[in-house]
Amino acid sequence: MKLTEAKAQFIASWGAFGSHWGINRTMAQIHALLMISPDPLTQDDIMEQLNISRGNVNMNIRELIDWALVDRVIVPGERKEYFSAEKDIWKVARLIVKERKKRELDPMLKLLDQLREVEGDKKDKNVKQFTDTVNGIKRFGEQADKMLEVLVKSDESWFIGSLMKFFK
Amino acid sequence: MKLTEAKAQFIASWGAFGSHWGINRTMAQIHALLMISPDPLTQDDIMEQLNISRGNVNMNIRELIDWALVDRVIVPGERKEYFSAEKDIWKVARLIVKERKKRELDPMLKLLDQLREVEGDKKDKNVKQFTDTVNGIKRFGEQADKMLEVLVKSDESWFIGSLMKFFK
DNA sequence: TAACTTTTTCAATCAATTTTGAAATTTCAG
DNA sequence: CTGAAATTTCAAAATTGATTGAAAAAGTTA
Repeated sequence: MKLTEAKAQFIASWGAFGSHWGINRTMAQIHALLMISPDPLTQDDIMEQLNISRGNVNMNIRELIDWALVDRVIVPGERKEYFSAEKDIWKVARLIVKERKKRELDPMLKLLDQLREVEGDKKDKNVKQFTDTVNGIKRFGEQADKMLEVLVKSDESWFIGSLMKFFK
Repeated sequence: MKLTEAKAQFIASWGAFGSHWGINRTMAQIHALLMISPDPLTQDDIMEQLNISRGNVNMNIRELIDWALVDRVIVPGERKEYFSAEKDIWKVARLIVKERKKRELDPMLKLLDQLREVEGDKKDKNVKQFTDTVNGIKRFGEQADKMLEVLVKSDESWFIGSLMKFFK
């Protein structure tokens, strides 16, 4: 397979993959393009290579910078801004987990806490099933939260090393 | 908080939460409703409680059954079909991981395998960055795959127990 | 400061996904 | 069988989310 074709495939799949994981298609494609580019790119490079508009590139680049997946790079003597992606996939995973935990898991756990205090007769099976379900999810969520926290804070070698042993 | 209000909030949030996790909003809401219902419900019950059309309920219920998150229940002496959700949240998590691993991770790993064999000069920095990136993601994906496999196969007590110890 | 380049914004448009609802099909009791 | 009840299908409509592009703002140089 030729590099050009391989690149196109990689970018397309990373985009599709990302869109299942809470990252929008274009944002993931830009990230993919930057991950396989040895040098930083400008907005115009990205527009051209992905065939998307300037506004689109700009918004999604900003979002990627928010997630800390992409950095602005200053190239001395150049007027334009350049961008480069975090290429260490473990770091990428940690950044994504960190961001999604903050945006989704934490608010959900907070809500579940409130919902546990529903008023009503404990003997009513509707109340019972509701609180049982909410409590179950809360406990599960707390476990997940703890694990993810460790993952986010870990460095690869330690994490992989320990886990490899753990899972035999 | 009243039960009615709490239910509405739970269903709405579970729907929003699910939509970030590859499960469509309505599908997640139906699942939420069934999780907090002590008894199985009919399509009409679901239509009424969530204010959605018959066709919508039907399609999403079928999808939930595909995922094994919901079962058809036969109520003796009743013509209508009843549905009930898996309520053990650990089992729910395992079913979701299993399905998404099959649908997303496995195909991605297969693609990455192909992309590793891109032809071209290893000295070309474009080729080098491409293969380095693809290889990195492949190795990471393989690790993730192994872990998830263990998770999918595990039973809760063992998994939680071991992990609790592991993460102190 | 003025002239020019680059970045950002956002209303309008476009695309993709979801939802509806009525018709077709299936199921089943009598 | 028959006919009413229940389920399924799917084209069209509605909704939601993504993208464009031109205008405004910000930044740079001389």
